[in-house]
Amino acid sequence: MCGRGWVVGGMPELPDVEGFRRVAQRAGGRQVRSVRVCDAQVLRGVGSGEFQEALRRRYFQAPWRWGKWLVIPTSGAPNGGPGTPAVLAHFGMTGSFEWCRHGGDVHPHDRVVFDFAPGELRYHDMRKLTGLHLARQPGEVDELLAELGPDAQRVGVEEFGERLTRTRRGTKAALMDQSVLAGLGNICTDELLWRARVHPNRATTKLSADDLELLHQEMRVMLRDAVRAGRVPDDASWLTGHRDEPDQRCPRCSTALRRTRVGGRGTLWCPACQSD
DNA sequence: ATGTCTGTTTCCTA
DNA sequence: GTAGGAAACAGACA
Repeated sequence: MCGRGWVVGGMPELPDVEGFRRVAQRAGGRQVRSVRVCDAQVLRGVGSGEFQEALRRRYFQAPWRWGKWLVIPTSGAPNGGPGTPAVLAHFGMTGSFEWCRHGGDVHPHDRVVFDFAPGELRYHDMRKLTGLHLARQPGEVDELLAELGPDAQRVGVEEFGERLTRTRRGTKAALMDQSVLAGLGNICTDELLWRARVHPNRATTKLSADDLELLHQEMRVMLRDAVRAGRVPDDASWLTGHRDEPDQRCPRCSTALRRTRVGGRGTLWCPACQSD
């Protein structure tokens, strides 16, 4: 489970972060014995010393997720309820949480290790595009998450439609905007647009009420299935399963898929299924 | 060897 | 308001 030479799984989007939440859950109610900072570069807005001191001897509480962010509150007692300081984790493109036994090999990409009596929780990240934040007061958690829209897994159809059409952009750009909706990344968004048969560049203003309802419904189903798998499945029935194939064909109609760029991101879509 | 590509966030300019 | 680009980062690949 640890010390791997490569990163398993897709880019950390909502389903992956939900998986990391379950990993971090193993430290729930456990006391931090020490914090090892192997690479201080992943600490954001806090230095090594303060980070270590603030968390040492605190008890990790149940982690919760908002979009692609994971929040781990701490308290002064095993079941003291959520409190601060809290750790806020973002996983960028290549981050993960791993639970390891003591004494395992430390991988060069293990950046921060939280030591507990039953094992270690490791923040692992090859590229260091994002990292770990420390919320010293309860208000700081809200501050750090203030710009985020509603979580994609919990948002209702009405708010979903309202927020998406509030902006005049291509649908893909709007879905990926974390301040509109929190949790979808490049892979999930392509998958969703394909399932709902919406062209990535269709203006959100041209989405009908039926389109919005379908997008919301497909988003729920996709996230449910992906969360169950702990990642976006690399399955042939999913568009995502064909991302890296040389001859990319639509799993639904076998049309050759098209690859374009939207907002600087590689975008995969079916010219026959997805209408503008 | 050098350049291109990958996807997330933040910041900048048009 | 929106679009586009760049930087941050490390590695795979041609």
